[in-house]
Amino acid sequence: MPRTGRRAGNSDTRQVILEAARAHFGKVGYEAATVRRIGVDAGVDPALIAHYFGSKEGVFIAAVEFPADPAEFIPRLLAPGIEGLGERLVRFFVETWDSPAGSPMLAIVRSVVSSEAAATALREFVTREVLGRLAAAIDADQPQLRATLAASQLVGLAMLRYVVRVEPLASAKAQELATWLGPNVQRQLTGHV
Amino acid sequence: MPRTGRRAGNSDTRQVILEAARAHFGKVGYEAATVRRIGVDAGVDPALIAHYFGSKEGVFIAAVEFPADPAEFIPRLLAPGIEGLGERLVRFFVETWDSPAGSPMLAIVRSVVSSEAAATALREFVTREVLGRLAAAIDADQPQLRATLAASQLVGLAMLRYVVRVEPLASAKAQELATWLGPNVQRQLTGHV
DNA sequence: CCCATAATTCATCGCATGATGAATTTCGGG
DNA sequence: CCCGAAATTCATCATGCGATGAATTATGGG
Repeated sequence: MPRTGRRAGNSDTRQVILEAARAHFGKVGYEAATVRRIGVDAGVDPALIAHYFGSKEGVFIAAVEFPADPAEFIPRLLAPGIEGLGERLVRFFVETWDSPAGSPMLAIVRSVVSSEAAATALREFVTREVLGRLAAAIDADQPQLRATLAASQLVGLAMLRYVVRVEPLASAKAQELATWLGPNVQRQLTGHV
Repeated sequence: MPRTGRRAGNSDTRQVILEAARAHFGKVGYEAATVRRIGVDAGVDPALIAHYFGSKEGVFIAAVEFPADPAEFIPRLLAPGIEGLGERLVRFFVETWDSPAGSPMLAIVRSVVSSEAAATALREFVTREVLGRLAAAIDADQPQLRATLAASQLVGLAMLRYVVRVEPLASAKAQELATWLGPNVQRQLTGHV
């Protein structure tokens, strides 16, 4: 049995690498992640990663594409009207993180925190694509500040639930969190000062 | 002028190293930080850091001691009574981050996100020393969950204001943030479901 | 004023990393 | 059924890392 050369049968190696990369970047962030470790996890020689994606940065970008399209989900969440928006936002946020899409999001968060460049990129994307759309729908004073404050509640939730994993938050059901936090987010978006 | 050997006069090198270390760990987190870079920032040979602190981990621990004592500040914030607690919490939190104590806290956050071990250590410390004390003072159902949810709002604020630096949050005044977020934190701690 | 000790730098080690290029094997269209 | 292209591994390079130990210089108590 040869140790080198192309393997028998067609393989989904590219996909396997991407999954291992997402998991690894999601565990330790961009800086601390190593191409070699991703290779081991994927059961593949590290050089193959360079072959497919060119570089560590290449595989990172391929692995952590933003897993949800704000141009789609923001209008969808706004559609039923302003009332109940807070609760819908929280539930959608938690359900997305709990889904397979949570893996690239963890990777993004971990990398943003350890890299100024990643932080700038994410800040510009989220400000424009998410917060801008949300603020435009707010019928109250200081919509930009309101949208950002609402976002801060969601970000904090993600940090404690998925990064630090503090109980009882980490084990709470999505609907339970939506019930507790929804009114707060709602108040931030539409309440009086 | 000699390039080697002890410098003339007594020096505060140890302190200079600690400040450079706090700043550097606060910029990039534990994993991505390098002893060499801290040495350059402190105007000192990297070997001197090993001499004083033994290892990279040693200088990290020395640099990022938790900069506020929960056994002191929690009772102090609770003292005036439950009403207004939310606002006092937010203002104290923001003022602490805005003070020199914010530097080690940034270092802690950045490192927690890139290291499972750091996350576990912080989780246990905060759960016991901060959330435990807070939950004990809450006169409502599910105090532990309430304390954690309130904390999530503060953590999210820190992330967006100090790590990602998204406007207009990053430039808002402490009192303004306390006014906006205080009632939410209060509701989390004492409100009805 | 001497000398043990502390402060500081330098040279260097071993290791892990990201990347590259050559070698080997299989696939699939003509 | 053959041969170019794709897939995969291996050997290797340069770099930057944390750490160590020896060398050098100043300090301060006796």
